[in-house]
Amino acid sequence: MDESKLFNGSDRRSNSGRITISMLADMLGISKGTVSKALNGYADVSEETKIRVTEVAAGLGYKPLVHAQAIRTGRAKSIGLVLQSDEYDGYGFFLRDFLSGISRTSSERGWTLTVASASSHEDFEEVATRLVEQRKVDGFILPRTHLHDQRYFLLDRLGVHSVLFGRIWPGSEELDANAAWYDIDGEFAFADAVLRMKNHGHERVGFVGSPSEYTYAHIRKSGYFIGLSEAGLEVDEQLVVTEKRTRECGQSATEQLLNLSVPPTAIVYSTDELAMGAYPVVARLGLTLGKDLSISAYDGAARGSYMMPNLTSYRVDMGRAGSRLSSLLIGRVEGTSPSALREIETAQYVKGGSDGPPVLSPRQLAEKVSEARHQDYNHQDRRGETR
Amino acid sequence: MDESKLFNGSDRRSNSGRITISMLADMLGISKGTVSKALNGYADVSEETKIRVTEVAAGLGYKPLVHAQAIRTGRAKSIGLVLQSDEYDGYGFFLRDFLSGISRTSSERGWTLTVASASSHEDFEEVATRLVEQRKVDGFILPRTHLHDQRYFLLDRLGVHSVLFGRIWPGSEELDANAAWYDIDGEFAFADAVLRMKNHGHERVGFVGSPSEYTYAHIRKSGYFIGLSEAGLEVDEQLVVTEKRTRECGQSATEQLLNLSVPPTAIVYSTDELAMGAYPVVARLGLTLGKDLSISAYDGAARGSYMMPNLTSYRVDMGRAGSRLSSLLIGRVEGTSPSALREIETAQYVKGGSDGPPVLSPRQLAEKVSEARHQDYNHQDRRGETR
DNA sequence: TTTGTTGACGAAACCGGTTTCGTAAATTAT
DNA sequence: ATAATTTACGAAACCGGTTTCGTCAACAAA
Repeated sequence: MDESKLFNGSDRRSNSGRITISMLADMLGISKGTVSKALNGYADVSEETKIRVTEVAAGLGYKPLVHAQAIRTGRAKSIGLVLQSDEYDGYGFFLRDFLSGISRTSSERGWTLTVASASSHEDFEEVATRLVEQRKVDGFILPRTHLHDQRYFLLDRLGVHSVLFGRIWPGSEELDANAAWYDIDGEFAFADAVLRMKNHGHERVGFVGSPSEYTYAHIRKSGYFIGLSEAGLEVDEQLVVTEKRTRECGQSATEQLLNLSVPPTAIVYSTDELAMGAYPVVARLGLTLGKDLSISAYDGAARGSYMMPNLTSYRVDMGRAGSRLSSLLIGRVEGTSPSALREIETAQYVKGGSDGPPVLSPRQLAEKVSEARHQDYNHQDRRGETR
Repeated sequence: MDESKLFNGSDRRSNSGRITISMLADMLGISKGTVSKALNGYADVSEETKIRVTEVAAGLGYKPLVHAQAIRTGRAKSIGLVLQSDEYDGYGFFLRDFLSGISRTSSERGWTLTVASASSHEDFEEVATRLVEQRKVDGFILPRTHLHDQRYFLLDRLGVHSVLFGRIWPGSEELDANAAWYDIDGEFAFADAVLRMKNHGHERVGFVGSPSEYTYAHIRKSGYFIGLSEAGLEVDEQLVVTEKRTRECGQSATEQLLNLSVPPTAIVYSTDELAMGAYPVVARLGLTLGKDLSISAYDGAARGSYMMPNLTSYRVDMGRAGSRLSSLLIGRVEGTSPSALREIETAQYVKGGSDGPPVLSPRQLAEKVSEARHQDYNHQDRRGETR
């Protein structure tokens, strides 16, 4: 009514310019309780007032103070992420993308990303407990799902939600029923990888896998077997090496496979990191990737982009993953049923030069390898690079 | 007095077990105002009560709710870190260490780390403003100081503190007087690097530098010149290439230097990333690192550990850096004068195999290079590896 | 003894919101 | 027309803390 009220609404002391709900109420000439209700969509506010309040609030750029709300609602509107420094750093260069993805979408919804760090599982428990008890966080994103992920249960006991990066492995009814997760379809990707090798003409395709504590290791391995069967190739346990983690592991696994009496002419690696171990081995043996030996991997090419030749891989968009995970978690906190909070996306195939039709049969490859092994030095011809 | 009070102190509704200051006050039989004052060290509380309150609080595990305090004090006890996704990712694998360092020390002091992300400088402004206006953050850690860092001034206008990772470059009086920072002594490291090359016997030492927008680029370059003068080597502008950022840049810079009529027999790179560009160049030219050409760099060896030979570098402890930066920022927020909040530490020299006494004179090197260039292919001998 | 001072605490306001509850007016049912 | 519901809002309590202010007792000074 009284227009003048709009411009001297409050006689409070300087609040560093911020406009509070009381000021807003004064200006609108209604009580702050009603303003709050209007803004939060309560039923006992008329449509008309709701609109008026919303408009004026927007016009003045009013934003409620989250921690002031939190004290009553118990919601800090914050996503927790605990980096575990005892685990092998599987993210590497992608961590920034992942974090960006999380903070982007969460900030769009008015949420924040709180990052903590733990040095062991016990430490995780301590850190998470502290964050929850201090109400600093409403839920956690749990990167890299384990086979029986203790973190989920711990957080559940603490009464806080979580969402897993990496689907759960069927078996635990509780997780089956209650866990929310996001995953990239590793199974499909690995089946696809094997099929592509088969289409190149490879008959023996090896697999180097990750430690079985992670669900993704099982999923990728399972995809490998599916691929074999779809390709009509027979399973040979000799061709499967698992429990590998680092580049160095990838190196020894590659050597192991190439030393077989009938080696694979193609190898599919569970991670780019593992596949990077193949490069020095191949170089030392005087083999050419994409010809004598074909390899492909999984994670995203960026990290291997400087390798010669480029590694064929299935790119995972970590930004997207972070973004979706936050969405799911926020949904979970806001009450959506967990069964509706499960997403799978496919990884993007990125062709590099590390695979192609085989130029040698397995036996010929074996011969070439043992020949190189019996020399004290390698003689290596490089063709003119196609700069 | 009344012991029984200690065990039924409150008739409040279940607060999910958390003990509040009112409960504490009830149990102690004093007012909650006094409890608060006791805990916060006010003068008008007797020493005796202070002790009693502190003990009981500790015994019951009482921790104030930070956001409940924040609403009155305006302190969220949170450190802000904005990841800029438009900038080249100079952290890579070290980001996790950096974040861990920050979150570790800040959590020891009851603080939290809030991570956000921006895609441009304008976006940084928006993101930071939002965080400040919503009082989600009391200050920022600003990674990689620019020459005239706009971020500092922006945050200053917003009335929020910041601490720079990377010392400021003398010139702006305001920054000189008011900025707090942490830095690693790149000047010393680069002078040292040049001296080591000289001690190997090198007479021509090149330098490949980072984009001059960053202060560290100037500092490292300056260290290079100091090293030259301490080593008694003359400055040759031809040996200095700057404004380089990525591995590919390092590659072209290396080629440029090796193509000089009198090339350097040693090159010092501003970053490991740049130095990695030397490997393919050297391989293509049939040169051996540590013999035909010596190189060293700066950042930390982990990232280059799989290179052959290992890269000699100056390791920066990013965990330590994050830790110190949080300490400085918290100090700043709590009122310490900025001039007392400046720290420099030295980087740790890590010897790899990429440098050593020269086997060729500059002229001989030039000859070898041009020879290799005029062949359409390279013939490369590898000695038996010392596995 | 009277009058300041000081020390130590409680009451109550406050921070910026949310939520319960009561109630007058408007609407609907009887 | 009256009674019973709704509708729409205000008052006030509340969340968990901090901080101001008033006051009473003990002590020192006059």
